[in-house]
Amino acid sequence: MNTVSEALPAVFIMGPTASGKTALAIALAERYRCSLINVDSVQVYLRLNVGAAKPDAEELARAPHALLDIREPWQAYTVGEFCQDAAALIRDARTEGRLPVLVGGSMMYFKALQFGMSDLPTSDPETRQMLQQRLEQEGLALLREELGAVDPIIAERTEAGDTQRTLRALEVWHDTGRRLSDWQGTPIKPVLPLDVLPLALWPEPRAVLHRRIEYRFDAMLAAGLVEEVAELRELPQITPSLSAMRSVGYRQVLSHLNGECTLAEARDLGVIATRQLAKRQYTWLRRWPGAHFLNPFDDHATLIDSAVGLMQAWQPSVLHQRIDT
RNA sequence: GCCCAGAUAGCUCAGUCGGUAGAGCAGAGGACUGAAAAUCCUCGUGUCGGCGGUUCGAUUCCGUCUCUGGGCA
Repeated sequence: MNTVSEALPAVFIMGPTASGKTALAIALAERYRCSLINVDSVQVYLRLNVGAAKPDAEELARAPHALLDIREPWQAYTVGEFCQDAAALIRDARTEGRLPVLVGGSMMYFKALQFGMSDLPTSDPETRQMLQQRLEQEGLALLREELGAVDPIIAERTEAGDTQRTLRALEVWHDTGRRLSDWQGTPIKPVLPLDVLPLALWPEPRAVLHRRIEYRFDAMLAAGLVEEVAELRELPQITPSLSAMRSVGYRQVLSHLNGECTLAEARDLGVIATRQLAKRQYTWLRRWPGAHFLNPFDDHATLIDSAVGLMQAWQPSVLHQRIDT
């Protein structure tokens, strides 16, 4: 048996925010025996509901999603954990005779799952906090100098203004005494061999997506986003530096609740941040190896037919998993 | 109706003591190895409101018109 035949099939449904990924995933789950697995770094958090654009109760009743609500907002969740969790779920799906469908917009998660990552040390919250403090006191330039001395390869690879990667590299050095560039030198392999069908939702024209983003943000506000953030803010464990609180929408509303801007300003900034997120996602998708592009603004039935056609061409056996209704 | 201040990039504005102009934001493209909805890099020609005048040369000075604020009636 060669490695290709051992690879487990998995469908990826990728796409920019507000492009209709959930709708397509549910439509597929209603036609085939699927396991839907969430690939969204914010939807993993409990208490982040309205602003995270999680599938609603009715949608979840039609098609359950795994990896939703698995962490408190103050508990970090990382790519590495995602890969482990997703791998386990993909194996489970296999034993249950279901097709794993990974749906979401966290492109780094998809990348790590399909192509793997080096074996890297996980981050220590204390070290990170210490470095954060040093950043505030000493400034980025000084930390960059330090990184240049400690790990010139990483210093060369990252931009001078990139605080996050600078801190990460120093953190790894501090915690392990080994350079991040050494860690990254280890061979990259996926956590499990996959035969991926990469479906990329590519909304066009983009102006229409921008309009949907705006409507959706207003709908979130109407649905109680401000109240949701206000409740989070009351919790003692919640701080603005949590990645959950820095995510699109939450950050801007939190800023408003802290008196830093009006609600109208927070709304506009939230819409802008969402558009910018979508743009970064388009960039990932455009370059995704072997991606099949589908326009979600096409007729719904046409979209599903296209997706199903691609699935049948890829793994004809999905036909056998059809749910007869 | 009169007076004053504006009219410059999609938006907010700076500037040119007369030699055709530049920031922030937006937008676009890109990067992405355990925070990734994060973090970061690159990209700025626009009848300088219209029409006249002065000038070798006007977006800049002058006149006039239009529009927008504000004030006085």
